[in-house]
Formats: sequence, C-alpha cells, structure tokens
Amino acid sequence: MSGGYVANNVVYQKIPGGIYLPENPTFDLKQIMDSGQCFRIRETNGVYSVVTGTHFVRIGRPRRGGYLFYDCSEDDFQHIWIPYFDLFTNYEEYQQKMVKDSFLAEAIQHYGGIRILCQDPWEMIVSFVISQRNNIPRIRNCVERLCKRYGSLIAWESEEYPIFSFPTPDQLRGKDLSDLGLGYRAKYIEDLAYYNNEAAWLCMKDVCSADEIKEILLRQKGIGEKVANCIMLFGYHHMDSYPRDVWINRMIEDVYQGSFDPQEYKGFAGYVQQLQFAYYRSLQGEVKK
DNA sequence: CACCAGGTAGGAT
DNA sequence: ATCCTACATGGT
Repeated sequence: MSGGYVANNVVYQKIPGGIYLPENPTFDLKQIMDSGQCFRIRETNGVYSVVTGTHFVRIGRPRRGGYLFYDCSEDDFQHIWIPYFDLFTNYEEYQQKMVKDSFLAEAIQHYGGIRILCQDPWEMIVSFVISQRNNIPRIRNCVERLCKRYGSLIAWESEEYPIFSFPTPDQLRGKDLSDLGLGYRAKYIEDLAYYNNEAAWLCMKDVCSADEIKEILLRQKGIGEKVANCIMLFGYHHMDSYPRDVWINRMIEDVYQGSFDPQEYKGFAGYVQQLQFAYYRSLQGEVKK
C-alpha cells in the first residue's frame, strides 16, 4: 500500500470503516498513554480508545503490520485526530536537534514515540488542577468519575462500556463535586466552572498572547506555576512551556548537576521536558515498560 | 501507622 | 521575595 490521500502533509489510506495511517517512529500510542499528559486514553486487547471533546475513536494495529487503523470518518480524521495527535508536526526535526545531549539521545531511544497532543484547554485545566499532590493512576480515576457523572454519553467502546465526554463548565456549574474523591481540589474546580465557558477558554488561543493566557491561569485558585505550564503546553500547545514538577527537579539535580536551561530548545522545550520526564521516571523504576 | 503522589494558598519571616 | 505548612484521598 503506497500513496493515498494527503491532509496537512499526512499521508493516509481510506478504507471502508476507517483510515489507515502508516506507522511512524515518532508516534507510539502506549508511550503517549503513559506519558502523563493525557488521562483518558485506554488500551484493551491492543486497541486504544481516545476521547476529545465529543469525539471518540478506536485505534488498532492491523495484522499485516506497518499501519494503524483509525475507526473514524475521513472528516473526523482530518479535522479532529490529525490536529489532536499533532501529526502535521515533524518530531524527527526536534529529535535531531536534541542528540547533542546524551541523556536526551537515550530518552529518544526509549521514548521517541511521544508527541505533544493538542488537547482541550478546559479539560487540561481541570485535569491538572486534580494532578497536584496526586499520582497518575488516581488522576485517571478522578477524571473518569467526573466524566461518568457529569459528561454526555457520546459512544460505546463496547456493549458494556459507555464513553462520556469530559464535562464542560456549563455541565459542572453549580454542582457539588465533594463526593468524587477529588479531595480539597473539588472546591477549586467548582469555582473554575463559573469563570468561563469551554469555548471562551478555547478561543483565548486566538485572541491572547501566551503570556496573557498564562497570567489569567495564574490568577485562578488552584493553578500555580507548574499546573499553568502544563495547561499551556498540553491545552494551548505552547511548545516553549517547560513544566517543572518533582521528577523534573530531581532529574535536573541528578543528570544536569542542578542546572538545565530549556531556552536551549526554543520552540520545543515542552517536548524535551516530556522525554526527560518519561525516561527519568523509567530509570527510577517508577513506570513499568 | 507512617509516608507519598506531575503543588498551591495563605501566612510568617 | 523567599520559606513554611496544611491540605483530601487512596495506595504501599
């Protein structure tokens, strides 16, 4: 199979029931699922299910190999999933600029399939407010409970497994979130639901500078420097954002003798951060391969 | 029963 | 400005 359709420089094949996309060393769904930037990708029997907004897709690896199969329309593939997975960006270019650093060169060997997803800003705001002083499996559970309780039913992954959208500010407004296991973060999210609707958070990207958006984020209770940087990177795709959490700080101590300047990687510092985060955690035995 | 998890707010130096 | 501590919940 060669040639095919092209959208945003992405070459794909259209077949009945979905889309075939050639496999690519800079796109590994398992690595992305485990990277801690998204909390809603699930894997069952080798099939990944992904939700963004009110869209849902299953992605599998066909027997013959070399391709990923997307269970979606061509329209959704072009307008939802190519942007979501940032497929129009060439991550090999970033990687080539990173190999002068031996730790990053190793990180590419093990986690070069990570990309920076383009996720919904509001979903990132809530998810990363939940993330503070919390661990990744529990963040997942909290997000899932929120969706199940207040999101909209949008699809069925299987006969017994319904898929819910992430609840919008409108859907959360006025709700009591104290029984979802969110702990002290529930109040922050209850208040955030009043600040803006989902579309307003989204279109801020077109109206405001990155500095202005970050400033607005930092004014919210429950959002500090680290969470704001995560929202900027994963929600607003501000690739120069370099979130510093406990792992990144430990890594900088261990690997870079206490000083690392993300400015050296202008334009993709957030990608560098994700590879450092994933690789360093794996070295510390925090994640199982 | 301590300690920890992709931190932050609010108060005291 | 920088340092300190409480903070909900669930898992080792």
